[in-house]
Amino acid sequence: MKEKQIVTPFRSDDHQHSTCLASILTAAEQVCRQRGLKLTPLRYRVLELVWKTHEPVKAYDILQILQSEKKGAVPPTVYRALDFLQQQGFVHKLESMNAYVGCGAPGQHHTSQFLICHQCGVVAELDDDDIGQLIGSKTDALGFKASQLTIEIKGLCGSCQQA
Amino acid sequence: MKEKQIVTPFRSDDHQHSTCLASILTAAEQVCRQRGLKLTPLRYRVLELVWKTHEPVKAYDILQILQSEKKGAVPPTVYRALDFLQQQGFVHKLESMNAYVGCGAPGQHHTSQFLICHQCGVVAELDDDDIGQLIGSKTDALGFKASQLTIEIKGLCGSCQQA
DNA sequence: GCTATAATGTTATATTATAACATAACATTA
DNA sequence: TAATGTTATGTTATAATATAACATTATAGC
Repeated sequence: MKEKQIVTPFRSDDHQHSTCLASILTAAEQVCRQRGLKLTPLRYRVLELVWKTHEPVKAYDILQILQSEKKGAVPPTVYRALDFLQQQGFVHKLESMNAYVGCGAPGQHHTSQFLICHQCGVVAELDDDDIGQLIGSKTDALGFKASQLTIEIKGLCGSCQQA
Repeated sequence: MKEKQIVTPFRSDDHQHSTCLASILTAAEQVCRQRGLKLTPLRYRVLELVWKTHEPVKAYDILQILQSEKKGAVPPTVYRALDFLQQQGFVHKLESMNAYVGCGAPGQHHTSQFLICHQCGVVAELDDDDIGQLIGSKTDALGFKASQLTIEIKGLCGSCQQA
């Protein structure tokens, strides 16, 4: 059984984001139910905000929105929610940008490689076994026991090359 | 002509760091001479400090040392020197740690993969063509034109697994 | 209801990084 | 060698990112 290699693709022109978002949120709710965890209104709202687009979102941008919606939001409010969402595999942090993106396979354990278009800002997420395995074999050969991978690739997506 | 795949290895027990450091500094001086750039005392000192060990160094740790050596150092002092050193390929930034490591092939153009031991903190730098090419072929297949790679792998180095 | 735990609220501060403008050092050449 | 342009550094201030520590509230299980 082969895993799907593209977790979150670059979107086609006819991408229906409301549908996309709805199915992600439903999936996250389901995972939480299964795990006996609480996807509280706050966590749910932060997940929605991260998934507002397919572009990375900054913690303080989320904070600003939360503050505009309801008094009392402060940095820990956001970072705790993000921590929870990351732990459950609902969002990923892009280390090279200090920003967060939604995960296209919420809750499923996988490694990720991110393609980040520096023109339009859109992020695609891969879970490519070949890359994972090659890195595994290379690190093994050096006697290194890898436990956490950060792979972030910046460049130009297809649409932006044409434009 | 095959490139050397291991730019900076995990050190053996008999690693002579003063020799290692000296040859790196000499190489950097040479590269600057060739390029008509100035490896000023400040830049040289920052490069030395980054290379004090094979572990990542924080900008503000460098700042503290500079301040203890001579009044007047402030954040821009350090960040400008680091920017120069990065541009010339003398140091790399580890995005996942907000920290800096010396480059084992100063000034030579290459892509890097970093292995970071979370036990001892030591960083090894690879320039593995296979990894680079695999990622290239994968991104090409998606119509993505990659221009900048961030590959940082955390885990346990050989020595730390034995201990 | 009581209690343990998890979640959120609250205040303060730590850490990382840059903007913007001023001065100094240095090289080129008029 | 004085004038000029350029690069590097000094200086002040602040922006951006993130966490510590402790208080309170909500919730679930008993």
